Amino acid sequence: MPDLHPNLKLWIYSEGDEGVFGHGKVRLLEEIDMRGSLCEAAKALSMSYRKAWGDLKKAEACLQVHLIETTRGGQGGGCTVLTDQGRRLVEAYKAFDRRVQQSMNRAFTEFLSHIVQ
Amino acid sequence: MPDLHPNLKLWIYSEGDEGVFGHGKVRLLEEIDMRGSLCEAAKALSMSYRKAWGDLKKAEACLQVHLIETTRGGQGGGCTVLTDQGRRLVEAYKAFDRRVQQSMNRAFTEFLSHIVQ
DNA sequence: CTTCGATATGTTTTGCTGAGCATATCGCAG
DNA sequence: CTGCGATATGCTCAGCAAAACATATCGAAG
Repeated sequence: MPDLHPNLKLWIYSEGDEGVFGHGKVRLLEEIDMRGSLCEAAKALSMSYRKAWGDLKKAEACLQVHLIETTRGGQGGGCTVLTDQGRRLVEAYKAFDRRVQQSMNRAFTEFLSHIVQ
Repeated sequence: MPDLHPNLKLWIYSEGDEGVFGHGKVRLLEEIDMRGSLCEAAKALSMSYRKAWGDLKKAEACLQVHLIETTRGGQGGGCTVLTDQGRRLVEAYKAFDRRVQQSMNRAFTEFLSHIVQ
């Protein structure tokens, strides 16, 4: 038996599955917070600006929360920053994810002990 | 803020991500155990026989374990049954999944308490 | 030795998601 | 008032995974 690894994908949704909030959105929001630019954030995650922007739109519509605040034109062409709400959501999600991740690891060693012949 | 729900997808893999073992395979194996037929199991889960068979093949290759034992021809055309190893894996996985699911629910109420205003 | 129902597998079609392309808009700096 | 860089958004294209289709094979039973 080869060495096995557990894995999980976590997300949060509301009604009809549209505009899910999960690891991808959190990574994106973190990058935005770090760089102050959606364009730069998308580049950093090597995803298209088009998709990054669309994802955020859907997430905001789904959660009915303003995650980001954008400015067009001006010095540097514009910028995007996180709202307080957005920042709080990111932190809360990361803690949530960390907890579930840990419990998965514990449960997995349990799992392994049950399947060895 | 609309009412939110957490969700997770759990799986187990080995080397290079190929032939993952997760909820889908477990459901399939359960149906096989219940019905003694891959054909019937696939039908019950309304998936194509082609895919069901391919999934099991990949899972077995990945885990390097015989999950099923098949017979061709004979009365009824043939049959498929679980091996003991397969049955043990199903049980262990279900317990694993149940634990992680529960911990996710707990962590989620924690999450919600952090994001209210 | 033919029939039947299930296993076994290759091939083709399709449907969805993200990538890529094309523009439009905005507003400060020069 | 023009140029620049970022936001905003529609439209087409490509790639991949599942569905659908098409056969081949097997062996007990009749």
